[in-house]
Amino acid sequence: MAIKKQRAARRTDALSKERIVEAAIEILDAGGEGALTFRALAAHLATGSGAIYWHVADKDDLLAAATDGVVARVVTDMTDGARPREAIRALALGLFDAIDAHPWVGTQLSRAPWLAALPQIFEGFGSRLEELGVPGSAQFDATSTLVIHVLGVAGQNAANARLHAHRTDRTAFLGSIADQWAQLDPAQYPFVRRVAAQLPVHDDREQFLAGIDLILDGIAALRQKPTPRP
Amino acid sequence: MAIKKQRAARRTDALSKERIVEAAIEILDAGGEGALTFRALAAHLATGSGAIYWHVADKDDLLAAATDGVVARVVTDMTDGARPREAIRALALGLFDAIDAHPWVGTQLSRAPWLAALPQIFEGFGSRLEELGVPGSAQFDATSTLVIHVLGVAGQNAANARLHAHRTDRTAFLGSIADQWAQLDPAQYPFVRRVAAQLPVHDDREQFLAGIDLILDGIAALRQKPTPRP
DNA sequence: ACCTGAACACCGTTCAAGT
DNA sequence: ACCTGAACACCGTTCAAGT
Repeated sequence: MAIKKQRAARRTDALSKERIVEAAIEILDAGGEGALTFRALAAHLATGSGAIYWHVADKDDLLAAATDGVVARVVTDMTDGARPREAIRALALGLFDAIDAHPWVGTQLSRAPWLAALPQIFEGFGSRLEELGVPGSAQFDATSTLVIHVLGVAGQNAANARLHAHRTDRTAFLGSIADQWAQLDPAQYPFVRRVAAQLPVHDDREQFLAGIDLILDGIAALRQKPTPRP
Repeated sequence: MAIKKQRAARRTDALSKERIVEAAIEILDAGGEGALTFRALAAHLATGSGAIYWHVADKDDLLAAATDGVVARVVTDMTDGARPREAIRALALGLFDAIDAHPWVGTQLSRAPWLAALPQIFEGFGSRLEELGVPGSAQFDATSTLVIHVLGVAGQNAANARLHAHRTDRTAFLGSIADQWAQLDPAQYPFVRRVAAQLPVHDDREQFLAGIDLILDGIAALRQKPTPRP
């Protein structure tokens, strides 16, 4: 008997960039960065891989749109009205938590600098520094230091998530690195050896926040001496 | 006439991980991250792509080794004996300059956290904080904040370098982003609009150092209040 | 032990052909 | 205008076969 090759039935709901990005986020959350391929995305959307290119320029465009979506949600959800220092800490923690929940966002933020998401983050930090009384000449550098801290931690966390994908539990994994650090040459690495024990037990989120506080303290010190060090 | 397929002559000098990494660095410096393929590397070394796998586990292993090589050179070259704050600034700048010269190192550092290079960087910053009189309980967080700043800027610079690969000159490129920022909604983005003008003219290296100074100032403030904020 | 290079399994992206 | 899916040009990685 003859087997007729059936063409796949055309979907009734039209494709759109919005639906494509939504599906991409689902795939990224479920399977990590490696799971997002145009073939997987096309299958998920019951279409051909070429159809996606009608709505999206390329993979970078797709990842940028997905990242912007997640970041926009965090920034928009920020409750206004808190005192500036608290608002800055809350925004930083909101971004940290979003990146923790979607590690692929961390990868994107740390490797795509001029993302549409960036002005939102910049504004969130910068406008609060203004309220804190940071002199105008120092605002750009101070804001960028806060942003860099968020993006830097984002990249490291995403990389850690990639390593953890293979089921190793976090404490055991950090423990094995701590062991390596503890075995380094005492003459060359006294500090690293001393700090190794803290590695498996430290809290990433608290350490991230400690960094934000350190930077904010440095910014506070700035108000006393308007002239930068030579 | 019959054309005999000549097998490529076997090289006289043996392959080694060292020679492979050296060649990889040459290719990365010359052509950027996209230029390093096992085929290109095999051609450069006049061998088969499979031969490389005898000495190197996979591409990640290769990139890690290349990155460690560059970082080790910076850390080793650091002149000792300067006052701790100056030593920290010098190490930070040394790393910045190395990443600036080899943007692919920035990509690696920002996406591969537990690189062999990391203990060297940690030790460089951490041991100096000890000399600065930072209390032991705060040393881990303070060191990691400095390291994150270096890695964060590394990632952003590498990403910028990827965008610049296509010949656009830096000021023009940043100018076009500044234009976009300047056109954002004044009600939602007052700070970003104000800061846009500084974007094309600012110096990345100085801004990086301003961030290091901010963190160091925050660390200095730490000595006065040993108990962390609740 | 080390090297060769074809083969495999996968990508992102393009494009003629369909509706 | 939008979609289909095969085809193209690449990858990293493996492996039988050579020396």
